[in-house]
Amino acid sequence: MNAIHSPFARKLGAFVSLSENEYAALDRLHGRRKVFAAGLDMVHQGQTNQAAYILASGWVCSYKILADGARQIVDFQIPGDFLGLRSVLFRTSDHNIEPVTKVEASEVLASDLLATFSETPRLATAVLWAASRDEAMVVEHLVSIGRRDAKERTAHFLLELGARLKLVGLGSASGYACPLSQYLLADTLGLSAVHVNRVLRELREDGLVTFQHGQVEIHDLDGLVELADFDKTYLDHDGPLLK
Amino acid sequence: MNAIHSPFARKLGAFVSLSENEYAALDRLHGRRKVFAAGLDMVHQGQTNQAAYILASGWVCSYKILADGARQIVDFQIPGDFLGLRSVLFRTSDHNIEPVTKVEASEVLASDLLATFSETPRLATAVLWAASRDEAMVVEHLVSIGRRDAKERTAHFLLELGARLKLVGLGSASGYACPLSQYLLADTLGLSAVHVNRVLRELREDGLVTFQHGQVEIHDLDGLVELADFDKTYLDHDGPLLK
DNA sequence: ATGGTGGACTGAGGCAGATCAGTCCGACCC
DNA sequence: GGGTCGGACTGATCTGCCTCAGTCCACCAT
Repeated sequence: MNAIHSPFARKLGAFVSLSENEYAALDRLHGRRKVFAAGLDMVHQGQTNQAAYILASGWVCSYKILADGARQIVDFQIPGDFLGLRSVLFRTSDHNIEPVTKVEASEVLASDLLATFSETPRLATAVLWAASRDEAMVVEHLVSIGRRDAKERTAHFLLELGARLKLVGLGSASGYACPLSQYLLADTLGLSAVHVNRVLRELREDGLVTFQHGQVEIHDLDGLVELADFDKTYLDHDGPLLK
Repeated sequence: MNAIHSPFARKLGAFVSLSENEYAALDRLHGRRKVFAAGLDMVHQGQTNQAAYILASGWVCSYKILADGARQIVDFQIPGDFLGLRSVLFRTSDHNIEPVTKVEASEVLASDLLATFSETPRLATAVLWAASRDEAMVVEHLVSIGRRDAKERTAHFLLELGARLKLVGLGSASGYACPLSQYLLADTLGLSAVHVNRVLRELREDGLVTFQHGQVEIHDLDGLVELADFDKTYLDHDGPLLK
């Protein structure tokens, strides 16, 4: 295993020990590099025969829109994340994917993905693991919205983002750059933008975190962790499970 | 493909066309048949080296408990469902699994599962697909709790359950047997039990559904679908994607 | 300079759903 | 026949968060 592989390959390698051959197959998966402008959907609900993407830079969000226009953001993807897996496995996409910032991503064609699984089967297990980790995040998000109040929920979200960014080298325990508006936060947390604003002020006044000018600064990590009942084990892994 | 295979094998076969050899591998996966009494955890948060199960009969629920004792139910599993996949892929379980009724299930050992993936690799892709379908349900659940009000959310949940049960032959368009108490419903929907009771009464008074004495009767399917903005495509599949 | 736009921020008032504190009924157990 | 227990159900009150209706400021286009 050497350093020339993509962040995505490194992530999978953390779960399933990969051979040079398998690393090569992963790197071949990266198809045409595409650039997307912020705000223009990459994948649209109901669209068929969609490609998947591996994110190289920028942030995107996956969301659903209800008939009355309400939006629920399900997750954000950051560099190194795989996106649109479900749009490929089911033939039609059940959600929208929109860049939050300008984004660079490699396209992965459905046919290439399925061919890779049959040629290098351990990669199918590795992607299964990655998908399970994503599911664990969605589950934690569900628990937040269902049973944490607005303040706890916001704290939990900021902690989770921080932990994820740290794993890919884009942040530290004390803070990170975050391009999300309070409107995006609101649609993520199931709150109104007005209330998000008040909650962020409270967290600031409590000396826990500040989120201003696109920068999250964590001032009291322990306090936040306790408030949010945050347990980061669902984001971690303790070395390859499959040798 | 013949009729002797388990419901689980049939479910996977709907996505990936399986050979007799692959069906046989799936059937071998079913290990020791176990029986669990209602209310006694099958898998506990933080437990390691857990087995997974394939549900033969009965209902179970997966949930998380927060530090303050609040519970959020993430999903119910019904016969034919695979449960505890994440407990196996991560070595430690991030959630609890509890039988709602008396349950019969076949144990699947982590080592058998991983061995099956390497011997019959198409099954890894098939399980990946099943896991993605589960994720799609969790996502829909998240959207419900985040952006639907109590009545819409309850209606959506009852419709989803009905659609799932119908797929495994345990219900019809007009109703189904449902062993869930209003407390379980409350912890699923992110509501209080008191409010669930009132919402169920409203749905009854509107002539949409009744849920009484363990039986859900759907009186106005179209009305419910419209109220809940229910789109069942995320539960469906239109024949094998992988030939 | 001037107007337009998007995001952060605020106060006032309203409401959906929580909480508290019960009643009632059927199942099960001495 | 009384005791207990779990689940459905109810009324009264409280509150977290929403909605409405703004202001202010930075940035951009004309």
